[in-house]
Parts: sequence; structure tokens; C-alpha cells
Amino acid sequence: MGVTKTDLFTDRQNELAKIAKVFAHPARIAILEHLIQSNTCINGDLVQELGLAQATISQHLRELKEIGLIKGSIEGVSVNYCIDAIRWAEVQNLFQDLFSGFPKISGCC
Amino acid sequence: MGVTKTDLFTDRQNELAKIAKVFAHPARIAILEHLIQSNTCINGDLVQELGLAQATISQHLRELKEIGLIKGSIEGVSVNYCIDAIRWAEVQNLFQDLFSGFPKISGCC
DNA sequence: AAAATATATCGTAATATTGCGATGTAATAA
DNA sequence: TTATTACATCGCAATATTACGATATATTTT
Repeated sequence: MGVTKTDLFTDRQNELAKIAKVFAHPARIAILEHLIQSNTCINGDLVQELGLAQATISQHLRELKEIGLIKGSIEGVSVNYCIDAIRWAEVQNLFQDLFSGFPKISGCC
Repeated sequence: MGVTKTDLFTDRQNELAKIAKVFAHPARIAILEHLIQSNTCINGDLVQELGLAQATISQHLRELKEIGLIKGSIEGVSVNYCIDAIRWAEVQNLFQDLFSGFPKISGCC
């Protein structure tokens, strides 16, 4: 037990859940918000900004990168991370679709 | 270790993460989508619909209820669950605000 | 080449989540 | 009252997440 039964659900449901999981940590929300507001967005910045250890932030960045929300380009010794605009819009639409599904006709309550 | 350092983040960041966590499971997405589409939405329904045990579904329903996304009214022997429209819109706006924050001026990449 | 800087990965401890059988509870039916 | 029906909760095992020190890697500087 303890393992999610992904085979019971549609691909869309599994994907949406997987993406939501990336949003499901305040540090990753904070990283995204920092990337949105800042133009010079390197890991070192974030270690100063948030109070977490370098290893921890690097791990959060990897999760954001794995789901495609951010991308990093090597800039000399450091890495320049930023939001992937295409994927951002894609994910936005996924959530939008879920939210706009209700109310449909508002039948019961 | 292993415990999220909520004190490092803003209330909004923590709340958004907490809500995202509820969306971060395909069964809960499936439950929400079922509630959106159906008008007669009781737990028994869901046990048939999804392939999970009654105890498991009840637990997922509780998490959805705790964050306020759904509410249940006792209907004789069964419980009539449905989406809380007010909270739904509230949560939608929270995500909307995050998503629409980018692109701001689209400075770097 | 050696040192410094920035980030990634590994390993591990603490904690959280998932799933479900067993059992509890509360309303209706017999 | 006893049985039935529909959930809810408990307790536990399996697995996942979080955080971080230690260490690896890779680029620039000296």
C-alpha cells in the first residue's frame, strides 16, 4: 500500500494531479513567484531569498524543471532559471478547464 | 527533518500550497470531476465509479471537505456531497492570480 | 594547475501520504 | 428491537516527501 493507483484514473487526471503536486509546496510557490517578479533568476539568489539550504532549493528546482514549468540555462558559473512560457500557459489551461467546468448547469446545491 | 518549514513563507504561499496538495491526487480530481458532472453525488456512487475501497474514498472526501471545496448534507441514510460554489470560485481566483502574474513584462527569456 | 564559486546529486533521518480491513455510528426498514 | 444500509474513523503497512550535510561536478579565477 501507500502507492497511488494511477491505473484507475485517466491520463489527464493523473497529469493534473502530478502537476498539482509540484505546486503543493510553499517553497516551490515562492520560487515561482520569485522567478515571475525577477529577471535575474539564479539559484544563489533563492538561497538568500528563502531560508532553505542550497541542497533543498536545488531539489525543489529539479521538481519544477521535471514538470517543465521552469528551464535553466548555464550562465558561466551559475545557472539562469526562468519560467517556461509555453508550459506555463499549458498548465494554466489545464487548471482553467477544471475550474470552468463548474458550474455547469448548477443542478443541485 | 521531513517537515515543511511553513514559517519561511507567506500565508498566501502556504495556503496555495495546501490547496494544491488537495488537487495533487488523481482520485480527488476524479471525485471533483464527478461532482461537477453529476447532480446526485453520494459516496456510494463514487465507490462504484472509482475502483477504490469505501474507506479510501471517504478519506479523500474528508480532505476535499477540510479545504472547503466540497460540502456534504445528510440525506436520510446517505450523504449528498457537492461542490461549494463560493469556495470553488475563491480557489479558482487564487490559482488565476498566480498564473496571470506571468508574463509580467517578459524581461529575460 | 590549484583555488574558488555555483550548483547538482547522494544518503539518510524525520515526517506525511496512500490504501484498506476492521470497526464504529447513525438513520431507516423489517 | 433487530437488521440493514451508508458512511466515518481507527490502526497499520507500504511508500513518498522534505530537509540537509557531505560530496561530486563543472566553470571561472588566480
